[in-house]
Parts: sequence; structure tokens; C-alpha cells
Amino acid sequence: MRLVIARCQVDYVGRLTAHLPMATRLILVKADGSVSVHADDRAYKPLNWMSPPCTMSVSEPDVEAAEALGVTEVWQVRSKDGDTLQISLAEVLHDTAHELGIDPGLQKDGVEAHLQALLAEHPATLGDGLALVQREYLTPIGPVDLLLRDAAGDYVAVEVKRRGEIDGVEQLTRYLDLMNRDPALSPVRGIFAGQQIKPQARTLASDRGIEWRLIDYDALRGMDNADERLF
Amino acid sequence: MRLVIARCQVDYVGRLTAHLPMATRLILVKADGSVSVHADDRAYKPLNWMSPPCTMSVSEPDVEAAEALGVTEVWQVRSKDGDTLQISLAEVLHDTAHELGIDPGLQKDGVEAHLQALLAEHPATLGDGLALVQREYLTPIGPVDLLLRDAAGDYVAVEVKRRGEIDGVEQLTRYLDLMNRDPALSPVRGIFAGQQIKPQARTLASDRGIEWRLIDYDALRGMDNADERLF
DNA sequence: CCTTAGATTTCGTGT
DNA sequence: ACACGAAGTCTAAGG
Repeated sequence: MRLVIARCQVDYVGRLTAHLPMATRLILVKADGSVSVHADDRAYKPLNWMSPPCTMSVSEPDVEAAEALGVTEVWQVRSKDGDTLQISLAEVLHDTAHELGIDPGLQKDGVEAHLQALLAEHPATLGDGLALVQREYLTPIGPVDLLLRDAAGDYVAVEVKRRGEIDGVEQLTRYLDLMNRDPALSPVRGIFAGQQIKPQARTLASDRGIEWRLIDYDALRGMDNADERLF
Repeated sequence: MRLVIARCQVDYVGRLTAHLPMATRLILVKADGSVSVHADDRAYKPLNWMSPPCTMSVSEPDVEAAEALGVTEVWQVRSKDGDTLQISLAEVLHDTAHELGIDPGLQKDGVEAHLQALLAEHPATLGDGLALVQREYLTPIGPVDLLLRDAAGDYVAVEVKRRGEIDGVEQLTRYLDLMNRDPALSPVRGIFAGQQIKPQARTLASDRGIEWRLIDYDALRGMDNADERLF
């Protein structure tokens, strides 16, 4: 990993064209070949970058750039599909490199998957008498998060989101349309479940006869812990 | 901007929980308060980070961490909604700080906006006899990118995407449903336009009687240049 | 302030 | 490889 602090000007031509006037910035060159140009804000997002795979070549500035802007060196970073990131360096204030080695990597504890698993274990949270038939029930247009059956024996398709938005309702609608065409399943009703559900999603769901349920993640986790203590 | 290269272990608790075992990484502390932890890959994406506003405090490690892992210093980064990023430093290989000042910022030349503008200027690209009525025609559920009228005087609603996917078709469908309820507009037909349109989006559009058109951005730009030369 | 739509989205995962 | 869904998405614009 190479860290360069320099006054520089940057020009990107690719999926868009962008220009950064001369200013002092951090240029980060990683072992994977990626190059990113950071200002002292915008959190972790660089002003400009090139994702790997890409190649970097260093060249002399043309006379004009050298005289007008004091450019001493030009980096050309080029990706496979022709995108280019050109960094014109005028004054290098810092330049170091470090061997980091490969990272053992990140261990994540997801939320949506966990939410789905918890609801699969406690389907009655979504309504009295509901019982699990299957998780990730496959339809031709994708998997339904949970397939349940109610006390009357009718099927219930459940879409689980951490944050329920309009797209999720559209998705569940498509599943329901399809499943209700299957005589072996019909009638199938829908439940849209989420930790949060946006107002528009609530309205659209209700308008389409789909129930929506707010899920209390912490309470569900609590039930889970209670179970663990019992056994 | 502070650059630290150190062996460290990281623990994040917030919208998810994540853990990074001890390894050598770059820690980037920006003037905006943000902290990000980078490995030597994953392009510009950090392994872990905290977005501003947040506060950092430095403390001594507990005896256990110091003895077992050689931790010499612990950074606690806390956001206002209770998320915490804890960085346990074991060996600091590099630590420098630089004043960068505020960045003049990025000048972008967008794509989708430009595409919409070009199509507004050359609506016949979408079909013979089509003429522009209005860009960003407002409906109660959002703006239709382009409202056109065909040779017969019927309205045509156009949704423009750089990459057309199923969501875009859903969006246009909602607009069309709504507009066709208005006797002053009905009948309104739809055109889904994009530089690329995914197969599923094509199928869904066709299934709903919505035409789809692939747009040649470069050719449109060429037409634009030709116009400029004429005047 | 909330909501929506776009992003050089990026990043997995499954087919 | 392509396609689709999720992201600690983030971010800017509009009501």
C-alpha cells in the first residue's frame, strides 16, 4: 500500500467525465492495483478512483502543464474497458509504502438473514395460528422468504425486509400473483414484514390487500435467548 | 488527515456487529471526524468505518488485551446513535498527519440527466412523429422523465434509465396506471428507454404493453454536435 | 425534515 | 459470466 500526499489535479473519463482542480489530496494505491484520491472529508468515499483490474503508467507532463501548473509527473490509470484516471502531480509532500499482507477478513453478523431465521422459528409472531411450511420457497421468479400456513390451512407468503419499502411490496405482489395462479396453492395471502415499513409501502400493501407487520428484532432475539435457556 | 499503519483488531457494533482479527492495516482519520480501516485490497472500500458525526476517545487497554494480544492503545469511535467502532492497536508502524484544507470539489458531467436532455431535444429518436410536451412531468407519485405526444395526438410517457431494470418498468407502470385514470390525458402509452435494458425488464415491459428502446448515447451526442455545428 | 431516486453505486450469491 | 438482491449502502434534490 502506497500513501501519497500531493498537490494534484485529476481527470476521469469513463462512465462519466469528472475534473478535480489542483489541490492537496491523499492518493491511495493498494496492492490490488486500485487507486483512489481522497479529500479530507466525504467519509470513506474518495473524490475519484479506479477499481481493479487496472494498470498505472507514469509519464512526463507536457510543457504547458509543467509551466502553468507546476506539474512534475503524470499518472495514467487505465481500466480494461477504456476508463482512464489521470493524476497530474505538482508537489509531493509525502510518499511511503507499506507491506500489509492479505487480510484475515471481516466476520459479519447479518441482520436480514437473522431476522428471517428468527421469524421462521417464531411464525406466530406474524399472526396467531401461523406455522412454517418452508423458508426460501422457490417460485419461477425468485424465492419467497417464508411460506406459512394459517389455522384454516391456507397458505401465507411472507416477504421479510429490514426496512420495508415500495419495491418489497412490488416483489411480494409478483409472487402472490404467480402463486395464486397455482390451484395447489391458491388462495395465498401476503404478509409484508419489516423492522421499519415506510408509509408509502404501508399504503401500497394495504391497497393490494397485503397485510404488513412491524417486527421487534430485539424482542424476537429475546425469545430466542429464552429458548436457548430452556434447553 | 491522519494516516496510521498499525497491527490492530477492530470491533464494530451498530447496524450489524463485525469483528476483524489482529492484522496490519491502514487507519485513516479525516478532518470531518470519519475513521476508516483499510486492508490492501477491496478497492476504495474500507473493511470497517465510522461516518461523521462521531467522536473518538483513546484509552488504555485492559490487562487481558495487553498481555494476550500486545494491545497498547484502544480507540473508541462513537456515533450519536450509539454505534461504536473499537480499534485495538498493537503495533504502530507509521503515524503522520497532514493539513489538506477544504477541497475545491468535483465537477461532474452526469449521464442520466444528459441522456434525458438529449432525448428531450431529439424525441423522434424514440419514434417517428413524437414531439416533446414536457420534461419531468409531475404526477402525484413522482415525475415522469419525458411526456411526449405522437402524430395522432396521444400522450406518451417515457422513463429514461442508463441501465433499464425491472424497477424502472414498475415505476413507469405506476405512472401509466395513474395517468390513464385522468380523462384529460388518457390514453397514455409508455416507452422504456435506456442505454442497456436487462432481459427481464424487456419481458416485463412487453408483457405490460410498454415499448422499450435501446438508446445509442454516442449517436445522440453526435446529433447534438451536428446541431451545434449547424448554428 | 422526510422521501425519492440515482450512484463511476459496490458487493455478494446463485444460476 | 450474467443477473438479481442487499448494503452499516451513501448522497443529493425536492416537497
